[in-house]
Order: sequence, then structure tokens, then C-alpha cells
Amino acid sequence: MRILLVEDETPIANFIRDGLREEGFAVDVADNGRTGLELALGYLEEYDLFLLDWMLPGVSGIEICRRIRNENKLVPVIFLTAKDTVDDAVFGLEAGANDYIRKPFAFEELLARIRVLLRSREGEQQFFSYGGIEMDTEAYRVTREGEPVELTQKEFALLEYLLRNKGKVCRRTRIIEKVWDINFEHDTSVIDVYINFLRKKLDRPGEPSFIETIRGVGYRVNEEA
Amino acid sequence: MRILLVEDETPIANFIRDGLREEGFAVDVADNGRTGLELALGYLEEYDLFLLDWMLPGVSGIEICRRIRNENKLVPVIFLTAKDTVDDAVFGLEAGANDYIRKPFAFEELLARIRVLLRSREGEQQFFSYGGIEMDTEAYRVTREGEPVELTQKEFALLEYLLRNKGKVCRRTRIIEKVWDINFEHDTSVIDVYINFLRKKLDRPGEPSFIETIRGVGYRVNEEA
DNA sequence: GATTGGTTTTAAGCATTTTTTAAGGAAGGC
DNA sequence: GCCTTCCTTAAAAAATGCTTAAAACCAATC
Repeated sequence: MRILLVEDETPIANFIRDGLREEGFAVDVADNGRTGLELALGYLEEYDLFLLDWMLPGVSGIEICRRIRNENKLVPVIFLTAKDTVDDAVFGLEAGANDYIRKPFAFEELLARIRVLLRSREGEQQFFSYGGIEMDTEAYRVTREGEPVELTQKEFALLEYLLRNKGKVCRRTRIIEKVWDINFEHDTSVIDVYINFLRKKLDRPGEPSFIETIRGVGYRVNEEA
Repeated sequence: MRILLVEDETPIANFIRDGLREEGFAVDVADNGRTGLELALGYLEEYDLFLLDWMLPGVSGIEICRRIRNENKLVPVIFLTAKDTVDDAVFGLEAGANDYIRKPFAFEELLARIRVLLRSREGEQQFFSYGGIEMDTEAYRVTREGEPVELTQKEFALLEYLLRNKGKVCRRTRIIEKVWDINFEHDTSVIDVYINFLRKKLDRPGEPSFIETIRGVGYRVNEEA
């Protein structure tokens, strides 16, 4: 995990850099807005998270954040700020930041927030695969052995839910809630029908289905060997 | 883990019951206040948690909650309520409820609240093992020497109960109460049959069973050396 | 506003698996 | 040796999921 820290006060920068490195992160430091912006945009794909000081010589943190957001919608950004009015926080979040933390702060707290954001991004996984099946949730594409497979919305949503939970049981009640957004309904056989659709479209004929049935509980796509 | 659900609207009751059973709970349902109260007081010790609807024909949820609290100070009670004023919530909590949830709710939310309350009582453990047997309750998976073993719901629930009480004797009446339905005939041999199923699926042939029979009392999985 | 094509949902019969019952035989305790 | 308790097996009963067809729904197009 690589983090870019843009912070002009050297002692603070060193403190954060060392702390994060001890935690196993790769950390780059820019001590002014201009080089910060260059690094951020020049190596945007390399970074998993940005830590931006609010007040910077040259280009401001806000500006860097905006430019990052222009290019990449998802990468987490956290502001480090000495300001403490709610308005400033709102301003930062409007610029596209995911979180902000006020100086002085406990290093533990910074770490906790970083972890939360990195985890939530991990959950936003885009590509899934099982056996010969590949799924790209962003592009809305599914292929089997490289051949495109046409799925309807519901089929797609169900497949995504199953693959997102690969290795775990997907209980019927949860599926109904997550994929169908239905509450308090249970005597429906939509799930059975759609599992059937997926199996027809994606299973290799003659082989056991890639979706395992767990009677009385739900379904599971197994972890691959 | 046994839960008593008192709810008069059948579809909702079924939905909750099935959802909880999928999660591995033993669930009893009463569709009116009177039988709810009878079950609650008659088998108070057997239940690990109560889910009470607010508005009930016969005896109200509030009343049931009060009576439960008269007898048992600790067992968690959650109200299901369609009402949405703060006052009602306060009223419910004053009656001794631990939490309340407004209808309609996402099943996951209910589950989260249940888990919180049960965790605070007994350690909600996800992984169990004995000898070469490993159990993951979340993934709904059991393996022996790394090889997956297919268990049905009841087999799974029974194994979980035994492992959860590793080192302790599991009395037959207790097993019936916790794993099967509360109003089960007591002179039945289901337990024997299911113990037999588990032994067949999980014992190493030729070696003594991992489930020890305590004659006249029940069964025990021993603490490991 | 009707028609069409596709998607989603409902419903029902069928097939399978799970759960329960029952009964005879084995083993333990007195 | 006798009584009780447990084990094992087989078969009945119940529950659950599969499959299919048709109905309902929706959105685009003429």
C-alpha cells in the first residue's frame, strides 16, 4: 500500500512518515503543494491513499484534491488540518475528500481512519472470477472461457453478490435483501429461478454447478483450490 | 441459541423465523400475546433472547417484557415496533428492553443487534475445532483433515452445540431444547440418530468416537490434551 | 396509445434431500 | 441375568429446491 503525504512542516511530516512506514506502508513525502501535485497526478495509479495538509506553500491541499478527483473518482483522500471550524471540514469534504483529521492528532487515530478507508475500497472490488468465468462490474461484462455472456440486471446483481462473497454462504434472506431489496418476503421462489438462469448460462455442461446449494440455508460459490 | 419471537403478523413472523434459522438459531414463534407469555415464562431458562412485537392481540409486548424481567434480570429483549415516536422507545426501554427496532427494518440490522446482545452474554465464536475437525460457522463449512464434509442443517447445529460446549456434558434434554424445537416430544430418539450421523461422517474409522457417550445423561466432546 | 420484445415474477408439479419415527439388537450397570 | 439405555438401520413423512411455463411488468417504438 503506497501513500502520498503532502505536508510542509518537516517535523510533522517525518513523524507521520516514520509511523506509517513502521506499519508497513510505502510513504512518499512532498513538502510543498507544487511537487505534491506533480507526484499525485504523475503517479496517480500508484497511490492507494493521499494525506494532504490543508495549508501549503504553492498549491493548496484543496486544489490537489480537486485535481485528483478530476482523474480518479475512488482513491481515498484524507485532509490534515489545523483549522477547526465545521465549515472548513465541509469545504474539504465537498472538494472530494473522504475524511479529515485535526492537528494535533493521536497517530492511532490517523491510522484507524486510514485503515477504514483502505478497507472500504478493498470491498469495492471490481473484477471477480471463478473457474473460466470472469466478471467486470464496472464495465458490466461477464465472460466464460473468454466468450461474452449476456446477463440481465438481476442475473448480474445476483452473480456479483455470490462472487463478492466467494467462500461464504449466501443465505436466502440476505440475497433477497441485498439483490432484490425486498423486506419481509420469504415465500417466493425468485431466487431459485435466477440461480437456475445463472447455472444455465454459466455452468459447464455435465459438470457440477459452480454454485453449490446448501439446503435450508442458501448458496455458495466455493473458494478455488 | 434459542430465540422466542412473538409476532402476530404471520408473513413478518415467517420472514424473521426463516432468516434466523438460516443463521443457525433455533426459533419458536407465538402469534399472540397469551401464548407468547406462556412460552416465555414456562421456558424462561431455555431462551437466549426474546423478540417481542409491540402491538399484540391479548397480552402486549410490554407486558410480556415486564413479566420476563420480574423473573430474569439478564436475558436480552428486543422490541419490534411499528411506532416511531421517541416516547414509545423510551417506554419500551423503561419496561426493561435492551433494544428496539422499527418496522420495516433490514434483516441485517436486526441480526446485528441480536449479535451485539448475545456477544455480551456468551462469547460468540466463529471457529471451532477438535482433532482434525474444523468448523467455520460463518462460512457454514466443516472439514476433516482438510477435506470438506457435507452436513445438513440439523447435523451442523448439533455439532456446533457440542463444540461450543467442549469439555462439558451436553445433556439430552438440553440438546433437544437448544437444537430442536422446544415443544418436542421428549421420548424421541432423534438425538441418537443424529449423533450417529455425525459419528459416521466425522469419526476416524477404527478409533473411538470424538463424541463420548455419557450413559443416562448425554454426550461430551472432550477437551483436547 | 397500442404493439412488441425482453425481463422479472408467480405458480405448480416433480424430484430430491432432510428429518423423524419406529423397531430390533447390542451393550452397560446393577 | 435383567433392565435400561443407546446404537443402528430402514422406511415414512416432511421440507426444500429444481424446473418449466405462463403471467405480469416495463420500456421502447411506431
